[in-house]
Amino acid sequence: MGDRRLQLHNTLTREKEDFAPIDPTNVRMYVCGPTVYDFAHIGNARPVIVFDLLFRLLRHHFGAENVTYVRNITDVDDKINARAARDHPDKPLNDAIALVTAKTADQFHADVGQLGCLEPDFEPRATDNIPQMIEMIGVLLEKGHAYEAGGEVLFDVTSTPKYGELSHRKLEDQQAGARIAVEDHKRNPGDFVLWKQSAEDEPGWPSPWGVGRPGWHIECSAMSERYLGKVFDIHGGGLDLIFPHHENEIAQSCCANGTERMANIWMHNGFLQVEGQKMSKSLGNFVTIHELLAGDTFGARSWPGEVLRLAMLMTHYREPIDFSKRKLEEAERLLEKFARRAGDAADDGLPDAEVIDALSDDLNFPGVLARLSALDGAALASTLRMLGFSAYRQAKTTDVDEAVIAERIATRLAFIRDKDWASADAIRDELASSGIQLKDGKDPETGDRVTTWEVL
RNA sequence: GGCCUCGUGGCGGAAUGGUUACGCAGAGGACUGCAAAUCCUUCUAUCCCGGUUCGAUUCCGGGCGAGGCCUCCA
Repeated sequence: MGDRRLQLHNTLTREKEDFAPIDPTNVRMYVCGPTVYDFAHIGNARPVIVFDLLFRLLRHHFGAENVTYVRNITDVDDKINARAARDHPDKPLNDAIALVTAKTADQFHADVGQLGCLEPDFEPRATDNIPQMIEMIGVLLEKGHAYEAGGEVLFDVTSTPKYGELSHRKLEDQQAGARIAVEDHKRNPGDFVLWKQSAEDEPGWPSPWGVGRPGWHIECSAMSERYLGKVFDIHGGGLDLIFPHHENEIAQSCCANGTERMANIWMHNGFLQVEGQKMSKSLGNFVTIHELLAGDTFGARSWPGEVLRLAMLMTHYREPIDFSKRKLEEAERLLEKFARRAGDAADDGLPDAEVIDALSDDLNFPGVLARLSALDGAALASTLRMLGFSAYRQAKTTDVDEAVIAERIATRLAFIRDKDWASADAIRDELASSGIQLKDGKDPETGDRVTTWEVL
């Protein structure tokens, strides 16, 4: 009870493993963050929320000051370049790119803040880590894991037997698939770009291999090493990143550093569907976090961030999730119930031990939900806060004039004393139409009617 | 074609070699002037076919079905 050891599912071994940090005074986690070329969609929100929950759990187990969480921002990417050229054709490319990435990153921060996510300790950007990438590429060339060809520096996937370890994929199998573009300058079809030269109209940085830009995979290898070291505890991201992105990160980092592992535990969240269908621009069901929070395109209304957070967590993180209006409504009802049960109880900083136990079992949030139903008062308030749901009640009770409501309630009680039911109900309806729900109770001592209210 | 997940009630989803959680929805009741909220009670499920076993939803094999990756998509 309360001392359950932390177990996490490791994609490397496909098993749930006991989690033992390399250094309990510095537990280190890296999660692949967004590529900032457009509004983040709800699929992007899932890993952010899932790993925020894990971050909170790690802080609980090891102490907030003993956990380091890094989530990068990818701001070097051809999609960004394309978007910059499209949106700001009159500006120099570098300025246009800066505008696109600044705007998108700001939006991302605003979005995930509303989802109840803590800020990572570090949020490195690719553009601030180019020298580290160049250095790592240099080492890979030196050690014979990379080669120059066709204006690019490429990683040789046959240079390490580790390649395929994470995705459980054999090089031969992939060639059988024959869906990888075969390019003449590659030694092997699976070789991937570490550095590519830039044309005049593309962003670039000087390097020993000409003015160019880094490949995507090397960005995470370089940034994770800079902030977390050559070997760290947990590396997370979406299921789709297992191959090739994470496989390639492992190849780069382990080959450059001469290490057996890059991270001890690799965790991946499942994908998300919208109303039973794959989310895609062509189906027209592509939903951004911003639209859900502030727009009315999904379910004809906007949704509080914590409703989105709970809806996302109701399904275990490794399972596919069907994001639907119905799920959001259920999450909202649950949050309202929790808010009522927690009442005005203060957070005593002591989350429920059984909830911690459930979370410690590979983030078993469904188990958490079952337990939450049995809690109330301070225990519930503290637990909700630990889970990232503290702001729900406050958010709902702003923008109402309590004095006016108190006056209306008093007037209604007077009508009730006179058994003027029609006038009393008129006041109740009037308040209801402005979003205030009255609830009649009874004073246990005197038996008098006591009316309370809440914001719908 | 290769690799990887997964099939539990109306829905979301646990757990287990032997009475199958919990929540939502539904039904009934208490409370109420009527509501709302709350509380109590309650119905419904382990994809199919074999095998192992005293006993399988759980273990094994096969089938069917769903999803993902193999393209710089979370």
